[in-house]
Amino acid sequence: MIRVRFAPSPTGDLHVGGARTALFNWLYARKNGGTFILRIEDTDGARNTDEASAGILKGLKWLGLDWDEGPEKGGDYGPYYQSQRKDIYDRYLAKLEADGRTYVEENGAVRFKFSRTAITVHDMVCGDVTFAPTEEPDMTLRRPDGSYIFHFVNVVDDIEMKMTHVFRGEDHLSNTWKHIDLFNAFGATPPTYAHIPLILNSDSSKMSKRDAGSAIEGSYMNGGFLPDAVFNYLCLLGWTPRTEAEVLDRQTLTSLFEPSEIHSSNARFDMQKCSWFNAQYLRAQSPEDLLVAARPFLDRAGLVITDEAVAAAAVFSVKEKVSLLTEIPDWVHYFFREDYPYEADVVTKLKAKPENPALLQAAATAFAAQTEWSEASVHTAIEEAAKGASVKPGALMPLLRFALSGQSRGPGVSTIAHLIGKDSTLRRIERTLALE
RNA sequence: GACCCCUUCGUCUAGCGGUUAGGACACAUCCCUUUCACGGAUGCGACACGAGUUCGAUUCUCGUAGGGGUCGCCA
Repeated sequence: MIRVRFAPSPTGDLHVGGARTALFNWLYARKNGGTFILRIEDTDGARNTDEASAGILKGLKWLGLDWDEGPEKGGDYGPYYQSQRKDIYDRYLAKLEADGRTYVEENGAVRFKFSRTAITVHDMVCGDVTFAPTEEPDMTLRRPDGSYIFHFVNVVDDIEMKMTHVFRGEDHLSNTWKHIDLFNAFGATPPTYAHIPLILNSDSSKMSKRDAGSAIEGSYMNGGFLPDAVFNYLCLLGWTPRTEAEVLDRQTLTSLFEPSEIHSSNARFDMQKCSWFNAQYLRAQSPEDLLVAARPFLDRAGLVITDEAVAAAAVFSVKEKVSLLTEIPDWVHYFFREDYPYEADVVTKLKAKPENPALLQAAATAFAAQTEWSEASVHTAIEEAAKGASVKPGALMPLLRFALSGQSRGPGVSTIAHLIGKDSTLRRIERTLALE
């Protein structure tokens, strides 16, 4: 039975690097029918653990990385907060003391006597990496105040929670020999490791909390991304599935996942490509799903939805014009109100030709005569109006678009007119003709 | 400083001794088109360097350079 875990320290917001580490663990568990455990490493935390870990949980849930054991879920190997496992650590430390593998400093800190033998890490990504007998000072396991150090609790919990595999960032590779030394001291078998490449900024500097794209909630949830798109992009940062396609759903990604194919070189984060993935997923949404996804952003822009169906159709009509949900309000605001602003340069164009008002008026007359109001009938009316005025429909379209939306770009004119309705269409033309 | 990992277009990457070095993002041009987009087509653009091994190296070995990481009573 495969057991993997994601063991973040609670920082408040899930970091992309952490998210992808969680992702690979999750993928491996799901592919093999294993168990994915979430363990919060809050040994340091005298500071509001629940608050801080809530951000991590939120990010994981958003990405759809559900855990089988852990906070809010329970399990047979809990508690899953390290701050609540002190007795277990005390017990393990006692074993080491009994074996003479520790000694106490003058101030009370407890150190582990390294075996000082060559230690080889068998890694699914990096292969066998051998570390020569160390010359580093012995490692501290417990601070004078009785709290424990990461390396110790990490190993103890991996033993206690029966972890079989560990996917973690490559920044841990250099310390893995210490962990193995500890496993050996406990007479336990180390898990199989897979040290995954780091995610770097576009300038190849280390990505920190402040950098664009680093925080799941701050950059993606609030940035207008769809979870599936981020999931997909993150998978491909450091791993290439054996398929031609890049846009792949969770199920496909899961079935294709192969740890030995994870790259061993770091990858730079590319927001443009991540956005491109988002655009792909946006376009695949149904009108209803798209509205659900876009709703928070419409709300934030102060747009009031009175008709769900129209709102869904409106949002759907601009789906291939944007790559982020955050861009949607700017493209659809006029569907939800009639006091929309007019783009300045288009006002100029409208006034440039003296015949424009007459053309708009002709269209209004044609619209008014319609008894039926569909995209097709709107289109027919426009063609008739154009014909009557001896111009091409193409000459009328930009004027109408501007009148109905105040913008020079957007969905098809008949789509707009149809969605806002006949009455509103006529009012909007009137309002535009009254512009001075 | 010591140790560890890494090195193909600007970016993500395919390649696993013999290829016109392929794809995706981005960029450029064209087509489509009532706008903006989408879509389609084309183009631009890379094997870090130096030695080996070999009939032949992007591919294997070593070295150099560069990048990243680790050496905490942080995680």
